[in-house]
Order: sequence, then structure tokens, then C-alpha cells
Amino acid sequence: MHENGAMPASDVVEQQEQPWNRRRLRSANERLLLDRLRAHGAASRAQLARETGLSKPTVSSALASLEAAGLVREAGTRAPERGRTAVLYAPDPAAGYALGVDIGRGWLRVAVADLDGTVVARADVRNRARASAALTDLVVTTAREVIADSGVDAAEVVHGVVGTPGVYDGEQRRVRYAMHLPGWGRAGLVDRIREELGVPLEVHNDANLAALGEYTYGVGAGSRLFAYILIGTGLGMGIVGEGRLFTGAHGLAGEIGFLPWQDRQQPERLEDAVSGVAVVEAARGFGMRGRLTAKAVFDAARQGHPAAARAVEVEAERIAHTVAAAAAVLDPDLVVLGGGVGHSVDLLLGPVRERLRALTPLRPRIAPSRLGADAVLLGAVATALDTARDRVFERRTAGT
Amino acid sequence: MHENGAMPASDVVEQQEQPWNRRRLRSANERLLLDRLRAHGAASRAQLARETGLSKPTVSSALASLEAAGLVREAGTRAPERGRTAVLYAPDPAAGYALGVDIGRGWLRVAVADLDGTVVARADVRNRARASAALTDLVVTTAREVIADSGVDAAEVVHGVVGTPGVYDGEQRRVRYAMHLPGWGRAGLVDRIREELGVPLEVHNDANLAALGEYTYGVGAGSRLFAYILIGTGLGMGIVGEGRLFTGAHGLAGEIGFLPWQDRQQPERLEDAVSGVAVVEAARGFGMRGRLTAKAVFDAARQGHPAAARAVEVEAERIAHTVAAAAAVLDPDLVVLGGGVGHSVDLLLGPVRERLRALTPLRPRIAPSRLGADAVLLGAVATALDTARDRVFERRTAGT
DNA sequence: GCCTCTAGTAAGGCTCCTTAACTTTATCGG
DNA sequence: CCGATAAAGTTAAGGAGCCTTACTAGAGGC
Repeated sequence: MHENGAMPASDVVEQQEQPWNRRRLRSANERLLLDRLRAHGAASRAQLARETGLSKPTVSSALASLEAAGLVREAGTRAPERGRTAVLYAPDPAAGYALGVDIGRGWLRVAVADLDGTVVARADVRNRARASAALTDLVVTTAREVIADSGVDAAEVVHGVVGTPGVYDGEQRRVRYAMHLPGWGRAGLVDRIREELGVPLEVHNDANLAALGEYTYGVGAGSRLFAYILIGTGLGMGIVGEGRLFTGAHGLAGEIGFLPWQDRQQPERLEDAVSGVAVVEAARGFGMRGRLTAKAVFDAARQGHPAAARAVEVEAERIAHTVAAAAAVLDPDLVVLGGGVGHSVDLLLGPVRERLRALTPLRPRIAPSRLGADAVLLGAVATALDTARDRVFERRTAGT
Repeated sequence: MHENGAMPASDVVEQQEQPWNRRRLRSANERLLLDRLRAHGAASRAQLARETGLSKPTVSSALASLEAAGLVREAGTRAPERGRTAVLYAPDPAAGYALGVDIGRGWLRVAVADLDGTVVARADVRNRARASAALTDLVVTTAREVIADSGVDAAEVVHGVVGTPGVYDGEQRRVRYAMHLPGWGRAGLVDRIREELGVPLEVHNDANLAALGEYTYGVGAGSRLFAYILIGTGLGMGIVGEGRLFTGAHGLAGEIGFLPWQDRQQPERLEDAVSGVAVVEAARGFGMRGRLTAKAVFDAARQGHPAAARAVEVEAERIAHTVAAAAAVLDPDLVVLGGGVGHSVDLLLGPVRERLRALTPLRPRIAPSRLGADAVLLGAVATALDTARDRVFERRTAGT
């Protein structure tokens, strides 16, 4: 189910098939401690011993190894009610860095984060590239600049994730179904970026990453299963269950642009009916004139313009249809609306909920995106961090 | 995501949080060997050592422990090209037994299987119960009979799984949304069965179990992600990814009866439009007369009856709509059609595929159920076996 | 009969965990 | 100010389980 772009993360299943010799035991316990520190924050050795069930000497020695490997560092002290003050340990965020890239139609965004997930450098650049070479160049130079800005040695950037519309086909080494990015479907582009940057890269669908971003940093935190609906130039959905992406058999899960949809009017594909363009078309249909954008229509609706208001109603109904279909198939506990319409979700939320009541008895919580335009970038960072943490651990403990 | 009915399987996540002391290492290696034997069949000690990466002495001693615990037994010999003949070991199927129950509207089916998955006893009984007490009694007495038939000591039946329409609500201790089973929604019924049988029980949705059945014993084997659509009195879908059930946030995933559906005609809910009853209604609408059943309509269509043929066409279109929605959201590599219409899938398959071409560019493989009416029962058995194997391993290795 | 090849066992050593006792350092109460 | 107490952390002894090496057991080829 985990359809990585390239450079797949170390295969968990195979690792579990490995036998349990002593070396793996040691490493498993070090890993246990490190994960605990990441999840619950700094802690003393005695505390870790109590919480993990390991003995105090074991914790001491494992922590010493982790510190020697640069994975963990002292982080202040804490005085208990009475007794000796405890020395606290915390993961060293500077043990490695991850790179996140969001290649969108209008903007290219790049960020570098440390292992704590703190973004240490970032750039947002207009994407005016109209050919594949220009785009790859832009990505490479921007990424280099951001890494330079961060003051981090390039070799410390352990892993990167690129978000893009469409789906990366690892065999043909190219992105498919990315209609809105000119030239971006050519083969070998990602390989070129990877080579020039010297960083292992994965490529993922932007809606999927946005979902992961909302899960890690946003409104999806703690959800058992939620769907992120990205409504912009295109239409996409990302699904996150138990903190992991649900990508389907071929990486096409959530391609809700393909949902069947027979309107009274023309549009045959749902994508054409829900995306930003459709709002404009609907507004025109109801009699609005002038140079319209989706944003303009929403703004007009907010001011009480009747044709715009009706266009928004139509859009809400279509979104409700999408949500209803997703709810019936997936049973999420949360649906997040994001993408280009993010700014206008306040207008849509009420009507969508109302239409939904008429469509289905299932009513998942519906919430606007908290991260807005940053969702994809932060999702890319979060995903890159996941494997970066593994890689750093492996690299640094292997040397010992 | 794993919404068990009750008596949840040992929580994997918590187990992974446990520290790795030597006892767990031993047990992990024994487990590794046992799983390998189950997956790839009988093997010698030397062979296991080569394949798992453990040393020969370790394999020998672990296998000796497993044999002493009754989990593994000698299973003949094999002579290599030259050299000493090897003694083969295989999992002992008689180390424990699992119980599967399928509570359907028309039939109650019960089976007992050994740890190899071989059904050792089975009964199919008409379900004429019209009240909750009668149904629970029928389940209990039938299960007792089957266990007695199998010649297995009741204490050796380690785990059971019950399949039913609807969804089990573990908090309220009752089955919800099971419209077609009179009285079956009352609270505490499952607890009563569990008590009277003295077997730990889980309850799962029938479509979900059917999907698992097709995955384990049927046409879904090896699929990365597939959906089983159960079309009978009701309409349901089970989703299996990487061999595990996908149940959604509240166990309602695949409740495609709730898919939005606006037909030119009346039915508002898809369930009413696709189920067996709907076929009959459609046939009547096209002018068929007499006492009709779904089966009768399909038979007539096979004979060339024009109204019946048109009713089947309509049904195919509705199924195609369902498949298209599932495909867009989930991206399965396989969709299995089963349930009451199972016998008539040959008639539907062609038209469904044809309609699908018009609806969406995504075209997962569509196949008829291989297990037919046994899918739910075998799925229940397979699910029960999963946890039964764990339980038996824990119980028998704990004593050592 | 001897060689070769594979299966399986025995002995010794290594790693890493645990238990238990001990040291260190803090607060509290007189 | 000093001993009692309590918590943090270390040291030392012991043990469980794995690996390596070296061996024995049994089957076939020459």
C-alpha cells in the first residue's frame, strides 16, 4: 500500500523477518528509548527506566551509547520533591535534517527542518517555469539556497520529500496525471533533482502530503482516520489512517476527480465540477460578468451578490456529494477542506453540512484546513522526517 | 482502525512498546520460526537456520521448546541430494481450534477449524428465528453440536468470530444497523452467547468477513487492496488491504448503502436501489408479472425475457456506479462481487464492465466471488484463526 | 572402505540484561 | 547543623540466550 516514489524507506516487513540476535536487541532498546523521548519529551534515566520497564543500568548504558552517537543530548535538570536532582535527556534535533518541497502551479515552496520538526529555513518562490528544464532548475537552486540559508551542512540533510500534483510512477520514473504543470510529466526529472542535490528523494501526491501535514501539525492531529479534500486548480483527496497514508493499490487512492457524477448540466467529471474553475463557470451561468476568479466570486458572495451566492451554493452541493461518497466508503471521523478554497471555507462550511444532512446519515466532522497553503509543504517535511529519523538512527548506530 | 467487537486481540502496538529483554528475544525467535513454518510449510532445522539467519543450535533449541509446548511436531523426513536425511518439522494443527459463525437472515452457519485452517466440523441450519432469544439459543446449540461433532475438547476452542449484518457496538454491547434480523439489535446478546459457549468472541460485519474470506481462501489472495461487494438482502462492502481489514474510524467503512445516489426515479438510498429487492422492483417496472424473486428475474433474463434483461441492465448500471465510487476513493486492484447475486454474476459482469468504461478511467479487475455463500463463514474462521494462533502461542509458551 | 556432503549436537565465549547493593545528592525535621 | 529519608544514578555479580567452532551422525558415490 505504501507506494513510494523512489528510494523506498527501509522495508519494515523485511526487517521484522530478521532474526533477533543480540545486536538487534541492543538497537531495539535504544530505539525504544529514543522514540519515548521524542513522544513524551525530555526525561531522566530513572524515569525512562520506570516507564519503559528496562532496568536502570540498561537505560544508563543505552543512553550513553545514544549520546556518543550524537542522537541524544543532556537537556537541563529537574529537581524531584526530594532527592538528588535528575539529569534530563532529549533527542538532539541537530542529528540530522529533512527537506520538504511543494511544487505547485503557482508557487514553489521549500523548507528544511531539524529532527524535532522545527523548520530552520524556508523559501516561497513564484513558479513561472513553463518548461521542464526551467522547473527542475528552479527546484534545485531554491533548495540549495534554503539549505545554505539554514547554515546546515548539505550532507546533514538526510532525506527529502517532494509534493506534486499527480502520481509518481517509480518504474517509468516520471510523474503522471499532472495536467496543470507544463512539462512536468517527462521522465527522469526527479532523478535529475536527486542527483544534483545529492539527497535521497521521495515523490508523493500533493493531496496526500497535505493530509499528512494536517495530521502532524494541524487539525487532523489525533484522528483515527481522516480525509483531506484539496480543492484548487484540481481536485484531490488524501487519506490518513493511524498516522499513515492510505495510498491504494497503485497510489491512486483519493483520486476523487474520477468520482461518477451526473449533474443536470454538462460536466461529466467531478473534478471539472468542483475545482476553482467550476465556481467561476457557475457564477457566469447565474449571470455574473467581468474578469472572474474563484476568489472574486467568493468575495462577491460574502458581500451578498445573489449570483455569486448561488454559485457558492452549487459548489457546496458538489462538495457535499464528494464528502458523502468518501464517508460511505471510508468512514472517516474527520473531513478537512483545504486548497485554494481554503480562504473561503467559512462560506462553504454551513451549506456543505446542510446538504450533507440530506444526502447521508453519516456525518463526519468537517473542518477547514488549519495550515492553509502550507499543508503540502509541511506534509512533505513531516514525511521526510519520518524516514530521516530512521536513516539517522541507522547511520549513527551502525558506526558504533 | 481495528474496531473489534469485544475481546480485542492482544494490542500489537502496546507489545511493541515493551522492552526487549532476553525472554522476549527467545519468544520472538520461536515466533519467527513458527510463522515461517506456517507460511512455507514443513522444513528441517538446517533449512530454517539458512532461511531465517539464525544459527543451527539456536534453531534446534527453539524448535525443541516449541515441540515441548505442543506447537510444533515432526512431520516426516526429506533426503537431500546427498548427505544425511533431514527431519522435517511442521506446526501442529491440533494445538488449538477456532470457531466461525455466520448469522445470516436465511441461514446460520457454524464451523470449527484447526490451526492449519482446515475445517474439521461444520453445520448449516435454516434460521427461522423470529426473536432474539430464539436466535441466540439456535446459535449456542448449533455451535455446541458442531464442537461435539468435531471431537475436539471445548476448552481447545480458543477463539471465535461471529459475522452478522450491521456493526457491533462494543460500548453498548449490541449490534446496530442490522435491520433484517428481527430482535438481533438487543443489547447483551453476544455476551450471552459468549458466556454460554465459554469461548472468547469477536463480532464483525458480514461483508468485512466475506472480504477476508475471499482474501484467505478465495479470489482475493495476493491482492494488495481489494473490495468485496456483498449484494443480497442488503448492500455492503468489505475492504482488505495488505491482508488486514480496513474498518474506518467507527467500523462503518464500506457501508456503501449510504452512497449518495440520485436516480431519475425514486430511490434515495443506494442500498434500496441495488439490493435483491430492487431487481424485482425494476423487473416489475418493466412489466414482469407474477411472484418474483431476484433469482427468478435473473433466470428469466438468461432465457431472453426482455423485461428481465432490462432489469438486469439497470442493476448492472447501479453496481457500476458503486464500483466507480469505490475505485475513485480507494484505488483497489480488485473488486469482487458476491452475496445473493453470486449465482448471477455471469450475467452482470459484462454489463458492469461496460458501464464502468463510461463512468471512470479507473478500471480495477472485477471478479465474481469464488466462495459464494461460504465467504462470510470462511472469513469468520480466518479471522478467528488469526487471534487463535496468537492466543495458543502465548498460552503454551507462557507455561514453559 | 574411504571420501564427500548434509544434518544435527556439544562446548565455550560473548553480549547484554537484571538484580542487588552501594554512592551521591537533595530535602526535611529537629 | 546533623542525621533520616528519598530519589538518582553507578558498580558488581549473575544469568539467559545467541553465535562460533568443532565435532558426531548418517547417506551416497567411487
